[in-house]
Amino acid sequence: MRALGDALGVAPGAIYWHFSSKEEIVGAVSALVLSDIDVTDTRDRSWHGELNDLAHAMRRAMHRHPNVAPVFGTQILTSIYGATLAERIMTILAEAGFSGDDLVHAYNAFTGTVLGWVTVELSRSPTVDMSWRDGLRAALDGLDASEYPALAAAMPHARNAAFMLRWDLAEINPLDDAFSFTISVLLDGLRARLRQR
Amino acid sequence: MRALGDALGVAPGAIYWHFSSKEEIVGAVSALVLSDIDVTDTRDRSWHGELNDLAHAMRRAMHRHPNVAPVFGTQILTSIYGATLAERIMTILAEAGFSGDDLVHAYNAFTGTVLGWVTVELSRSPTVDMSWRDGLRAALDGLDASEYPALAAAMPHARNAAFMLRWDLAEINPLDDAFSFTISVLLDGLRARLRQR
DNA sequence: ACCTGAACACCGTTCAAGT
DNA sequence: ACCTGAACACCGTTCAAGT
Repeated sequence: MRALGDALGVAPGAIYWHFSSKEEIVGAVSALVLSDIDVTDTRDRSWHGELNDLAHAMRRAMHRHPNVAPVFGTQILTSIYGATLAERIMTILAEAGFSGDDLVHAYNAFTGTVLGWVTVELSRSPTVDMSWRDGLRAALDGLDASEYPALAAAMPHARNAAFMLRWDLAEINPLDDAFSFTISVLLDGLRARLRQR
Repeated sequence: MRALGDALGVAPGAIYWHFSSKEEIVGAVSALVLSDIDVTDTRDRSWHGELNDLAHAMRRAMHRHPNVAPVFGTQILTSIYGATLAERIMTILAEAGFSGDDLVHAYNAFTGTVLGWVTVELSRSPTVDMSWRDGLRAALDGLDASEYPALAAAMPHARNAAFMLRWDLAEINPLDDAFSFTISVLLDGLRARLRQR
């Protein structure tokens, strides 16, 4: 609040004439971030192709504003932009063939996975907090290969696919591949669910 | 810190003789929560059956301690308990047939989805924050069916499957079904990925 | 209508001083 | 070795008073 006041050349208390709480401001910022997601209708694409694009667009928006990312999910239906996004996702899933409870389940699976996965990803961002690195590196170095054989065997492959393991090797957007894999697996699962109906 | 000091019958500053920061305490608590997850080896089960049990066990642990849930992912490899869990997941996936980069990808997809989904779920828990409810209800009530037809059509089915929609109708553990669906879809996706190798 | 100035209650953290 | 007491810098927020 004080920093925001400074940036506006105004006393901290002055902000409370325009907004009633910090939470309200974060909500407003969140709506702005939501509005930054491209939800354009491209009906020539497959439904999983569209959802894939949407997932990546959501992730990009969250990466652009890592600080509001944690409240992203809470705010998704409280603004026109969020409702537009939700409507688009729901439409795509309905046209794909989902209906009834499964439609809502699919919606929740998609949004929950995208928002949640990226939230976890950003919560360990080096720009947010550097201190976990040393702790993790120490933990990995002290890891006994005879006691944790599967982890030890997986380590060499954790270079470009780092998440819970070895982020130290990838600096900028290190988790692009990991996210792409996750979304693609999720969409495969949804497709399988659609076939068995 | 002051509340913790009170609970221990001690001055706030006294805590800093035992821990160097609040963050360290949260990390220690996180390790305790991790230790509460059952990682027992049951080789008679299928790999997806085991991962499904593990996912639900992780979720239960997070629900038991909603306040440390957000740092859960960051702490997973910094304690023996976390490393044991990671080792177990990695072993199951390796035995299922994953190897190389895909093994790490699958690990990241699983842990990221479970931790992330539940983090989002808990971030909107009524016990944590009541205020979003009114805002959401107002947003839903003001939602024009002609402008958001897909959302409006899905609403009736959002009773027992509430997530981004209408939590107001389900109070205790309202998202059990939604989580089960998500994990089942994720595991279906991993199975499909395994077949096409 | 919009802002200032000053305060309030509350944080995590430090540190000399005690025992 | 372990704790107290008191302080420090910093939060979000309130509100009479100004213009």
